[in-house]
Amino acid sequence: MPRNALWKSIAQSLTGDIASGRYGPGDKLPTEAEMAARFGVNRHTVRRALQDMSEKGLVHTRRGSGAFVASKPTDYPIGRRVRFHQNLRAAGRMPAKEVLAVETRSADAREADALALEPGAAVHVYEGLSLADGQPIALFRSVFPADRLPGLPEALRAHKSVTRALEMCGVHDYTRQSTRLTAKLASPTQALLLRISDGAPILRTISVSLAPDNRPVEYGHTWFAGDRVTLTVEP
Amino acid sequence: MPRNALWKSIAQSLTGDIASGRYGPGDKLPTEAEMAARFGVNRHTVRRALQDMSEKGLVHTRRGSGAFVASKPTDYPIGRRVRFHQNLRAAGRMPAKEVLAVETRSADAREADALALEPGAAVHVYEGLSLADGQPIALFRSVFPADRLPGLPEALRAHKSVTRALEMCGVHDYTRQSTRLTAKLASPTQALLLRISDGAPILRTISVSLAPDNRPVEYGHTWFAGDRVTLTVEP
DNA sequence: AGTTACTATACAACTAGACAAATCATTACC
DNA sequence: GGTAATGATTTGTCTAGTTGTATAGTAACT
Repeated sequence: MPRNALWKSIAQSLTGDIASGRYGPGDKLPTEAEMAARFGVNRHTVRRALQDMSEKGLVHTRRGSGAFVASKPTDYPIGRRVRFHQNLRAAGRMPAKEVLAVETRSADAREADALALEPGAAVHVYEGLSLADGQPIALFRSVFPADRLPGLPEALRAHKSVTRALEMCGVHDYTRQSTRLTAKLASPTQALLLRISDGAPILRTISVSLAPDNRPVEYGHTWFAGDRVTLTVEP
Repeated sequence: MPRNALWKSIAQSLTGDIASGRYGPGDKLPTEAEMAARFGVNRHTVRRALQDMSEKGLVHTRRGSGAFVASKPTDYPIGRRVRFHQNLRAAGRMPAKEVLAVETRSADAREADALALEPGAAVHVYEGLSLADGQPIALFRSVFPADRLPGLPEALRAHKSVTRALEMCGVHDYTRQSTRLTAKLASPTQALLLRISDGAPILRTISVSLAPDNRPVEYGHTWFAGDRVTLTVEP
């Protein structure tokens, strides 16, 4: 009975280093070659250990770059009011947003339907990346009706925050009407942006938010890195 | 009881080869398959012979790699001043060091405590293997406060000696404040590095060394191969 | 019949080396 | 100032060889 497997004791040792705080979330581990030398084993044996830890979600490797300690899953509450910055700051983490695109185009069928617009009406589209402590948490795409929010693109470029930008356009509050959830596998592009491995699980939400006058103002898609967040649904 | 057991005569033959100097300490024996062919027996019969020799401490096998001839023990004094090279040269043996890792990371709780640092402060870590006549004697891990010794990693990479490296960083002397001793069993990775069998006894020392200003400069762990060294404690 | 020494085979675990693919840092260039 | 090219580094994958372990079988001796 092989209670002794070299790669297992290596995985155990590395897991201990992470647990004791020697390597914190997001830190880069030494290269496979270095670790192989340190433990006195072949690189493949280290790889076997990393593979195990990767499957358990403890680390995450990127070809050409290295192995990194996975960050602890962030708790992300979903309720009537979803405010990215407030949510994360409440959890004691440093929120940030990276803008990927802000553009205006005509709505497709689903978007028009969700926002109660004529097919082909103009919409503003906001795409970006949400980060916590520098780690990518989620990819999002928000679609807004252009006719009712003329100055939105400029407001978004100025303040990245959706809440702020809407405020500047006269929408002082908004609440979720519906949120739908599905599990997906990351596409190569999504994996790259979220810095997770290709084919890792992703949590996708599709939501519609309403202005105080009960008219839809935002149709949003969000793709969360599955192993970095836990979504909490509040009534 | 057959006094002419096949595996015994094979062990005898191999033992003779070692005694006659045909295979010196550290040399690799032919593969099991080769020897099986040469002696005209099954591989298991050769294995039985090697197993016996391994229990007697004559050889030491490594999976995936081969069987190697073992070597003889060394005496190692421990006092207020512990200087690896001087100790071994005095015993007429050829000292050497193999660097396994030099890295800078954040200290865990014990390391911070021993070096009187804030938890999570940066430390330099030096891991390596001490050899005498090419045979591994001890594994060590030394932890140094990074803020007071900025250039230490480069110095260590240049001259593997701790005494020299500290000197280059302005610490011209250091003495042991404390040394704690325990007996342990070798972990699989330790056994590999020290080239002893898995679960063999190991002598572990934990020490703190002080600079002339009485501040701690080194927090060191050393794991000695139990059957290759005798530690001598001097007042 | 039961034990012992050995054979035969198969597979798991690890080593060794080579090469491909992605990344990163630097340099050169416009 | 950006960007294209380049070279070194690092992870991913593949093939092959070696020791470790397990199971089953055979022959000889008690």
